[in-house]
Amino acid sequence: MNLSRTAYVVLGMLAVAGDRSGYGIRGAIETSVGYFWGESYGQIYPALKQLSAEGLIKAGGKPGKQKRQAYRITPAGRAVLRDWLAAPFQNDPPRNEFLLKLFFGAEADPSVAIEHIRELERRNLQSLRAMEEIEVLAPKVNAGEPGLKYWMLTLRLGLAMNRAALEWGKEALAELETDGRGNGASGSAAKK
Amino acid sequence: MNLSRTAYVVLGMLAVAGDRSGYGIRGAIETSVGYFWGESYGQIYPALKQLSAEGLIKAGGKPGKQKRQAYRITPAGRAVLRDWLAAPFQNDPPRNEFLLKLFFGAEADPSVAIEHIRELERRNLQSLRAMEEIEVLAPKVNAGEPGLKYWMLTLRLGLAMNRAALEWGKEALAELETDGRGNGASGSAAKK
DNA sequence: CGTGGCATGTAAACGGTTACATGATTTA
DNA sequence: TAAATCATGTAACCGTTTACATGCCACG
Repeated sequence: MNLSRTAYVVLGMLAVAGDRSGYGIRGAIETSVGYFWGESYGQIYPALKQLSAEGLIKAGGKPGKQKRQAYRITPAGRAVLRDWLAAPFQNDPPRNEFLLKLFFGAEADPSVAIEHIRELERRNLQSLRAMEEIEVLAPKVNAGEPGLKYWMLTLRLGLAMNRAALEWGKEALAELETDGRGNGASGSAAKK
Repeated sequence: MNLSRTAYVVLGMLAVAGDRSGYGIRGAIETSVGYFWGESYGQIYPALKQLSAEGLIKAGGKPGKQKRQAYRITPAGRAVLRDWLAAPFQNDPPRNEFLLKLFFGAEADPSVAIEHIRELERRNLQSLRAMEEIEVLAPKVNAGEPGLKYWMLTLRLGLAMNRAALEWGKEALAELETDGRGNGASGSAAKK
């Protein structure tokens, strides 16, 4: 009867965001924890089934009906969620393809690394804008929510990391671009 | 004939770190890109086999011998590596269990979130120390290496992220701890 | 010579994404 | 009522970790 992490996320979402269907849970995940956690339907629906079987959530409303079957967390579910929250968190395996390609940068033309960094800056800037918007909206939309304090904390870590990465990118570009002027070093001719 | 990302990492390591065995490749990955990429033997050995079959690397030395069979990247292998480096990098799916638990913080006793943040600070401080050591050692050990410039760039992004996270942690703790003095809000009694 | 660690490899299990199938509801 | 979209679900596939099996070598 081991629960997957997906199951815990589902449990958590039902706890903090109220009764929802599988579809609704997916949406809630994307718009709230989306920048540090993801789940697909292929995970969520089986998890709902299991949680139901364990009595940690229960389906509400019209049973025979095929339409937005909403689930509610049970007291037993809340207890299981609390236990999981108190357990030590695990460091997820690091996987950053950008850094990997940058690390091997000397194997390609210098322009390759530069372009990757520019692309990273673009993506970071975009998600920074999105987070900044949420930063001003969330307190208004969720005024009074007991979870707000924690939601803002996660958001602020995201903002801090994003800004740090953006800052790094500026310096990195400056370094690589001035390098390029002096010499065309360490490159290899394009082949394609 | 599609190559997995593992295969590219192997290729890259053979390119920048010289001839190595599967065991040696694993070690090189851990000590160089370990903080943003990981591979297990269960991935590496099959990848070596495939790369060999494709002619992108070739086994050197005593063939029948069962001992540290080292591989070398071929010119074809370098070409494939270059092409991969030039292709757009993908954003890896985000998975941060710490942030997830923090997000659900209101469902548990306030001390839970505080303890998690303290633990995060500990881990971050430790990896910061390690990176700072590498920062001073790497230029001496790898003087003259064409890749050094890029290695230092990845390292500096790691340092920047780490410091930003550490800074965030201090503020987050200050916020949560002063909160705790005023009221024991939003908690739920321990049950276990 | 035997024990422990180095090194290679494989099989099973797991977690996760993707693609597909299908029904229900909305809208034009 | 046709088309588009919402919603649920399943099966196949892929990447990855884990556990296990095994042989080689160095050292006592």
